[in-house]
Amino acid sequence: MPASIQEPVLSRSVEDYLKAIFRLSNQGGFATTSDIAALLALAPPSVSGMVKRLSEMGLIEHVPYRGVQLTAQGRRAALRMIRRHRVLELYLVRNLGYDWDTVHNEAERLEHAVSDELIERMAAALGDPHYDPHGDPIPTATGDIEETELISLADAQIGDALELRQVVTQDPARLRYFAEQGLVPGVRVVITDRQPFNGPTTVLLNASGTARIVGQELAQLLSCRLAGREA
Amino acid sequence: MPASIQEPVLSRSVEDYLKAIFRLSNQGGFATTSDIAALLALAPPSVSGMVKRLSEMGLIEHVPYRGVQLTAQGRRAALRMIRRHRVLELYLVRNLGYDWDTVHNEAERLEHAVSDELIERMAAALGDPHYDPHGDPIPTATGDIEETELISLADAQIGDALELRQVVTQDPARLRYFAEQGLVPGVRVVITDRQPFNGPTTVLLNASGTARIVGQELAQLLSCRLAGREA
DNA sequence: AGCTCATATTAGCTTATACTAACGTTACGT
DNA sequence: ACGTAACGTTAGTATAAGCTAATATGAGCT
Repeated sequence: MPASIQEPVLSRSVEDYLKAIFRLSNQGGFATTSDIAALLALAPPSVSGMVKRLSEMGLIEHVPYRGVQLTAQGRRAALRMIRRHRVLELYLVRNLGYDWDTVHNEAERLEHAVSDELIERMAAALGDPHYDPHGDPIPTATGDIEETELISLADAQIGDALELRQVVTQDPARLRYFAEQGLVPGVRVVITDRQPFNGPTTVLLNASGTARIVGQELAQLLSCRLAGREA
Repeated sequence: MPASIQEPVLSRSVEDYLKAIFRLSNQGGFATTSDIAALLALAPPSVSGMVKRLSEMGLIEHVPYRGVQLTAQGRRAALRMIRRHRVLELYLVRNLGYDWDTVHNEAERLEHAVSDELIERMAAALGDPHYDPHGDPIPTATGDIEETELISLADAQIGDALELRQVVTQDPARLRYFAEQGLVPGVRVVITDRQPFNGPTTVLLNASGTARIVGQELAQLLSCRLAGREA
């Protein structure tokens, strides 16, 4: 039996930093000190201090005055946290009656406390799911994550046929509104109209045939797979 | 609507101290510094320091060189943690396939991270249970806890009819052994024999009519309700 | 090219919680 | 009744992680 590599135990703070850096440097770029500080609601000097520690721990690469990137080890740790968060969210919604707009905070605290075993038990109880309630892909236990080409509803064109895949906000009010409008992951729509100057987009829900008018701000939060585009 | 009293948020350490003090001073006595230190695996000076802080926070009364007792507020906080722990244990065993011998550590970490809402959702999903998997009573959300007169199997007499109520250990090996022997909460037994000089106790399982021989050390871990005593 | 402003870092402080070593206190046994 | 062993507390230190104030760096505009 190969001794499974025992990653060191990380503090709650460290885990939060790694998640933030993952999000900010997702497209291969650098996460800057001030972006991390803004995302975690911390003062920039606090981030500089932690960056030094994370760097010494081998979890990130730091280019002074440029920013940071995750090492392979840091990326593994970040994806582990994201898996935990998303499995927890789905479990709480499916099995304990949470709403998709209130589940984020609970998962945010639990993700630091649960064991790997509990996460795998929850995942098994859910039938090894691939997406969380907001449509975000759940990394596998081995640290692989699906990367799909998605465009926001705001960037799609009139005539595009789309499958709504991810709702990119944690704001409860906005999430509740989307749910009321039937704009949830999995739904298929066609864009029938858009007003000029960043005006609202009109979509037709394929299932019900009803129309929805979505303002620019909200349309940017809806990530979609392009299923067909008019010639 | 009466503004529900907002208890201050307590740190993980503080929560652990309060639980320990509750356990050690349960019968109305004082919890001593060294007992707390032993239970939490800390050095005694660390406990002295925390005792000062807890005392300033109004969670305990400290009599120097004597020990400490919980205040009403401290007792509320301790019972809240115990409720969390026991609801979690039962939920993990019933709904996520944990065994009663492995569930303690998971609950120990989760109890600090879950919200009151999650605990109440779990409790509701379990049908508002009164006992955890080891038979320990679960405090109510309002902080009441059942107190039953129990005697250990080691203290009962030949001829006593008993209902096994609590298994007072967290040791996985002992718990597994008890489960194998069918010595779990709810089981009814009669003591048929006991060897002298703290020797083993022989009990008859009412349900199956089979006998079990229980050594002194293990018999002390089985808390029972006396259901009948021979004249 | 140089200046300026946004951004990053360093310096120095704070709090919580642990530790070891040194010092007090209590209580029991002779 | 007193001395000693066991127990408790104080003193001083360490680490993690935050903060503000001061300083350094780099990038874009003129």
